[in-house]
Amino acid sequence: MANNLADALLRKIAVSNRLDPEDVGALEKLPIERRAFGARETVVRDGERPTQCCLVIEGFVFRAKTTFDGQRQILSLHIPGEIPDLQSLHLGIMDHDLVTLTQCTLGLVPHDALKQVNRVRPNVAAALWRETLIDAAIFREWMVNVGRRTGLARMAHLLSELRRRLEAIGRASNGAFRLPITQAELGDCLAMSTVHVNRVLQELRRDGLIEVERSAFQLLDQPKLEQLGQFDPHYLHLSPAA
Amino acid sequence: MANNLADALLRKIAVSNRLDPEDVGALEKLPIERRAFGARETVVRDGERPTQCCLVIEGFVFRAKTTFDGQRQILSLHIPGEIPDLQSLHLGIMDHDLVTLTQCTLGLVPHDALKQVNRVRPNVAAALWRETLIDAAIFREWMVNVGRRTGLARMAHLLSELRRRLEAIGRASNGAFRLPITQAELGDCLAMSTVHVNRVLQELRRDGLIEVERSAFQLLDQPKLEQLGQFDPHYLHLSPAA
DNA sequence: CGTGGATTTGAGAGAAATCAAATCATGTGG
DNA sequence: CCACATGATTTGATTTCTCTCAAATCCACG
Repeated sequence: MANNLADALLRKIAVSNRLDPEDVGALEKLPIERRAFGARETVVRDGERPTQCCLVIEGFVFRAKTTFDGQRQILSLHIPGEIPDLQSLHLGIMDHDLVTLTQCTLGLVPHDALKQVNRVRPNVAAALWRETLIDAAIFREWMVNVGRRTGLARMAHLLSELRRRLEAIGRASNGAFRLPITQAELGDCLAMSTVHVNRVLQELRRDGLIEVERSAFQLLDQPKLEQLGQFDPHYLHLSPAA
Repeated sequence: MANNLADALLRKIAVSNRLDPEDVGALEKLPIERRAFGARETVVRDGERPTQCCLVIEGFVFRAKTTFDGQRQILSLHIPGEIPDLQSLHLGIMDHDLVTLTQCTLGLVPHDALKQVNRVRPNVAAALWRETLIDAAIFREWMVNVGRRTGLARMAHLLSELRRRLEAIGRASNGAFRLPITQAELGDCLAMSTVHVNRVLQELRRDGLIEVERSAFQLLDQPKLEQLGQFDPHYLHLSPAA
């Protein structure tokens, strides 16, 4: 089953979970509707009650909240294989937006089908539950990032995290990865202004820690960058044994 | 079964979930070991691999991360009926500390027992999963709070949230609730200095929005306070219908 | 080759941190 | 029952990081 729509999902889940062949089979049989999206399209909106979940097959998406006075906080960035709105399976109402960062191929999976798989295959349910718990673990780390680190450390931390997560699914190597994101959007991830993002990136470049060529990020000195960002990957729970 | 150790849990879960009598029965039969803790005791430490979860029966606990340079970010406050480390059921390794805020009665529930209940009663599994998803929803809102609001709004938001959550379990009425927390701890929740917490509280008092008498909080003008904090409770997912 | 978004630069303003010290409780032991 | 120690709150003064405002490049694309 080389080109199943669930392939990205299976690869991603395999990073943090052990699944039986039967579990894999059940996931491969999920009814997934492929849908193409342009960049910066809102997929699901705050306040809506979705009846399906969105699997990222290709591209990047993010979740965000907008305050009454129009400020935006990006809550998470999502890479292929993730289901950014998996929480809608049990929460019903969205408390934030789901937006494409880039052109995307998303896979729409009906809640009913997911609930059915969860009932029949408890291992799958546990794995999906675990994915939402890792999601929450990343929220916690981002809260620390936004609340307790300087602009420079915040950026170093974010880049270190992305490198690790992208490496785990084979989309980064030697500290190089492609991520089409603007400085304004980085600012919304890190709760800082575009101007400050720009200056922080310049400083990281000046110090020989990174290179950025449009959407091509290159982390030059991983140890130093991770140290600067106080980055400890154990919150990512990347190993299934954990 | 008037005084079961699971009572607080059942009451809390009933706020956001519908359970069958059989589900309730299964939860009541959980083996729960009662343990008393003093204030500011670390219950579970970052990096540990717990084999049980902690149910808050009485008192308050919080979760926190400490950065390499010793700064602390409180990630969440927990009230009776909650299981603050429920994520350990599927994540294995702790990525933060669990600490008592006040004297506490906690109920220790073995992972095995919880996993068994989850297998036998899918409704219970769904409810517990949902609890961890609400936990994550609160993280998201706190991220916005810390990242995007002024000190005054941050404090107003936190107090508004606490009022709602405590009301839901019958521990706040007319905006009054007891919460023994220092200004330094409030600062760690809101990512601001103790000095600033003090000044913000003074401003809220001066404006007639709150009164604080030691650990007794009294919110005087709920609508104004919620407006100031840009507080919209839908992220709390308090109604089961959601 | 113009156009609009993204990036970069400069200067000034502001929210909150830090530093330092005083005051206020609370609880303890003599 | 009071002196004293300890922790929490409060106040004042200064510093700093980051934002805001404004304008200049830069760049991809039609």
